[in-house]
Amino acid sequence: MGLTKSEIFTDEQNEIAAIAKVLGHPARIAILDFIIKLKSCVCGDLVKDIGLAQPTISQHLKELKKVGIIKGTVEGTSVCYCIDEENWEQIKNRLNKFLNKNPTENCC
Amino acid sequence: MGLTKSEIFTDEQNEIAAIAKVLGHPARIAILDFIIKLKSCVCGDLVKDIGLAQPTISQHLKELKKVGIIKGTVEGTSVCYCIDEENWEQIKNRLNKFLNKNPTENCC
DNA sequence: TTTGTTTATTGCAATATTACGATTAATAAA
DNA sequence: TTTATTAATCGTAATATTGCAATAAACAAA
Repeated sequence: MGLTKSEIFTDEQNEIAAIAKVLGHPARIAILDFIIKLKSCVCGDLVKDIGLAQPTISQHLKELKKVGIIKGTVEGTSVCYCIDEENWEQIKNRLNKFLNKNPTENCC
Repeated sequence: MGLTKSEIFTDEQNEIAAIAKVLGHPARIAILDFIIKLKSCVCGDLVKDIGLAQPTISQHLKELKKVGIIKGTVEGTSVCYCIDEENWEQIKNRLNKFLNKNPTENCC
């Protein structure tokens, strides 16, 4: 049915999955790589750097913004995107909390 | 077109996205939570614990296995699933390497 | 062998995602 | 105001994902 049954999972499970889902596309990883590498925000250079059409990049930026990883500031006709440091820190903590839930023993 | 253009991204970007994508569904997070919590492997108890049909759970297990997070051992008629410690460690390192790529400054 | 138990696979319907052309919106510059 | 530039939105086609009923496969036990 293509419809995830979110209601049967905990909030935490849904939230972690939502974050991971957004990171689950190479274009969005590439966008983050680019923004982080330049240590400053980037506008439409992403379109040139990554080989995807402008509407596609814009769509990916929207998803990254939706979960709070990045934020955009309008500067004239262009928009400056950069990591939303505060949220990004929280998101990383959340992910790390999950990643560190290690089993101490294993049976197989 | 629904088709990700993997060829325009680096191997690392594709790999990180592939891992994140698998973690991008609450059912798979719930499965991992369950397996980790019991500190041992689990067989079909997942179907009872999580409210999804057996074929659906089986499908999610398959995906987790595909990226190497878990492994399954046949035990009679049932299958014992548990974290593939070695791979899981590598996957976590890969994710952490990405998560730690922080910008030192920000412009907006 | 037959029966029961457990898991995997197949097939399918419903929905989601990805990508992009065309267009719109917003602003800057002439 | 007109024109150029940049980014967002709309609409749509192609493909992927999710979920499950039905079935098959694999094995244990009777």
